[in-house]
Amino acid sequence: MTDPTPPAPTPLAPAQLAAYFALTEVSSLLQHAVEQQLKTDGGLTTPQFQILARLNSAGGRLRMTDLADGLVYSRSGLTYQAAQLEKRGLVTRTPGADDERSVEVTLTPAGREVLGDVFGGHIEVVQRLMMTGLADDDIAALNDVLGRLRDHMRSAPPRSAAPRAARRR
Amino acid sequence: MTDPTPPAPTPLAPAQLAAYFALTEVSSLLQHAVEQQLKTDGGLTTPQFQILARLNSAGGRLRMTDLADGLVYSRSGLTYQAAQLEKRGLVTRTPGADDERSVEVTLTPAGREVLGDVFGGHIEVVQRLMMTGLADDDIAALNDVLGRLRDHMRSAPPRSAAPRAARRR
DNA sequence: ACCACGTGCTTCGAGTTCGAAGCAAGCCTA
DNA sequence: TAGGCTTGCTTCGAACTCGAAGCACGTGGT
Repeated sequence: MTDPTPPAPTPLAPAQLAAYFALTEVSSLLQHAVEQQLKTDGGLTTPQFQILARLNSAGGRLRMTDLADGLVYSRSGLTYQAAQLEKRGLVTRTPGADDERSVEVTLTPAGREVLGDVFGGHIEVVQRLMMTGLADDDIAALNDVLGRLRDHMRSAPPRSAAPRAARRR
Repeated sequence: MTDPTPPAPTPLAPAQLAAYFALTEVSSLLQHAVEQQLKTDGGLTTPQFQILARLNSAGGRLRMTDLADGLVYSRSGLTYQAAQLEKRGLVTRTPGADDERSVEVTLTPAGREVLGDVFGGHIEVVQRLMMTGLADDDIAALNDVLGRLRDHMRSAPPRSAAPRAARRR
């Protein structure tokens, strides 16, 4: 079972490593700060905020399945968080009208209000933590590079891209 | 005690928002890919890998406190993960030589080995997902902007600018 | 109409996370 | 040397996460 091709050298220049680490640290600091803000301003966790925000931009009502799309969450986690939000009265869960199996999650007025309370602080945190450290040029540079990088990553094959699975015959 | 200054409008220009979202998405894609790789190549979680990597680059031994610096992790979480790593024999924990309160975490040969197994794949993932999408200029730009941003964030006051509690002397 | 399969969501158990409280060793001041 | 404060780490309880298994409704083939 010795693999004939050694595990690929891939040097990664120091500058590349530094860029990678800087990216990692910056985003984790930012994420942490945002999490903090959500909690103190609205008693929300990140997933809860995401659920509310997604509901809001979808007009206030979505089925669980549709809610799950675009959220980076497991199904069971979504169920759990939806239950939490329902307990707090920020959403309601009702059986789907057309399909008895499905559950429709609806944003309540209270939910909208909390979301409103939180949004301002959210922006403020990003502003203070990120934007005050950057000039307009920097923002432009980030948009340019990260924008391209995002597109690149989205289209990248997921690791062992099974390049030979369908070649037989 | 009503605060006389309203919560500052701070609009966040579209370009700023775009930069924020791009940063968020890029790092979350990268993080996800790396997490996957760590798990399949070495059975490590991200925090565990961070601990091992940090130990390694510090010569193989660090006190818990020093280990905590630079890790975006709670103290108790660090204790927990250190215990996990010790169970697997990848590190040892011994009372500090000079200070009885402290605990020195030491990378074992087995730990180094696992780290070695994982590092190649780790670099490979970063290389493939991130670096192939960027020119040298881009790397330089990222280093410049993100480097400054990191420094800025590190020194930013934690929201309700509480002026340092512990002042020597 | 039947019945096997698919779909939508929830429940369950195990593992991980955090903050607060706890404990023990060092440090300061008198 | 005593007293109280600080520091370094762990323990504890509660909350959150995931994947697997479970339940109930829907759908399609016969």
